Amino acid sequence: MKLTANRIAGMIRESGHKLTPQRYAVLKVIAAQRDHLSVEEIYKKALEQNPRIGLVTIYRTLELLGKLNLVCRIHSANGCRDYLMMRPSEHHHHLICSECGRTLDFTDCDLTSLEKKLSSSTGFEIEGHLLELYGKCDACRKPRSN
Amino acid sequence: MKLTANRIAGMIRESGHKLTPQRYAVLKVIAAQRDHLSVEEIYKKALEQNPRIGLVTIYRTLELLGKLNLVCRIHSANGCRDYLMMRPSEHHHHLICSECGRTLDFTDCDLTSLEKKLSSSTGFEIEGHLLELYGKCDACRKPRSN
DNA sequence: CTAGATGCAAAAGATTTGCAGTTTA
DNA sequence: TAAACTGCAAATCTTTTGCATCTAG
Repeated sequence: MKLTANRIAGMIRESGHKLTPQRYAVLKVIAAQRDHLSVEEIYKKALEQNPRIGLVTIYRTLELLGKLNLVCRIHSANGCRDYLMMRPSEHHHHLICSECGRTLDFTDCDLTSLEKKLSSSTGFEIEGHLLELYGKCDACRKPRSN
Repeated sequence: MKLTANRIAGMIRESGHKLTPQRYAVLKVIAAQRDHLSVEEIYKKALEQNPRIGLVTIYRTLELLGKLNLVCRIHSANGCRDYLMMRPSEHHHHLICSECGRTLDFTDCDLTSLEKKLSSSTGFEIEGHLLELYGKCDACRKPRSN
């Protein structure tokens, strides 16, 4: 299921927080975007929606959305400081196009046999994992005609 | 195989770079440490080895070691800004204790069936992945007697 | 009406850069 | 000796904080 700005707005209210025009602007930006965005990019797009929004509010809104598990960071070899995107479900991973940055989610990861093997060889009790795959997406694989 | 400071020193020379006392101090610090370190921690420990080293040199040395694939960042839910550690082989992953921060490497990951499945369902041509596991290490699982 | 949100400006960190002096190979 | 390296100070960037004001519910 796709999370729309309105749906998220409802979740914010339910969680006991206020829905301000600034927050709604940020929601619209993130919900409209399939791919990841940096804080700065979110700020610029939110400004178009609402010229009276400050960068600080972007940070605070992202922090709130993070707590509500509605947003998350994207990790990659290049960096991990500022990219974020909507999270459609609790446990999921990313498939990131190294060419254009397009990002898909997937939830379907079975690491139990690997985890079991490592657990017995190292004595670790494994609790979770972070998995991100890189590659070229459909569109970027096809040669362009320019 | 464990990378010693001397071995790394040789690799730096081979790559056409100079081996300065400052660089050697950083190497000793990182090679001596099993676990990850922040830039600041590396700086403090390197200062003990060589009081005439600057923080800037730490950054520059880490950049060089990164290019030579001798050092890499550790990603985790908490953050990924500054942790680094020696990389014993080209392709590997981390197993991180969420309690004490101890980090183990492992190379043994078979994601081919997952990758094949995703590849056909999304059209991505998958090139690589980032995988980090979290858990409690052996020592931290045992109750302490304090 | 009031707890929670906002914007601004300033503070706090993290990382990079310019540059003159130093050092390794 | 020359190219590479270093430290310092200053510049940049990113993120956080203090505070007076505003507003959603």
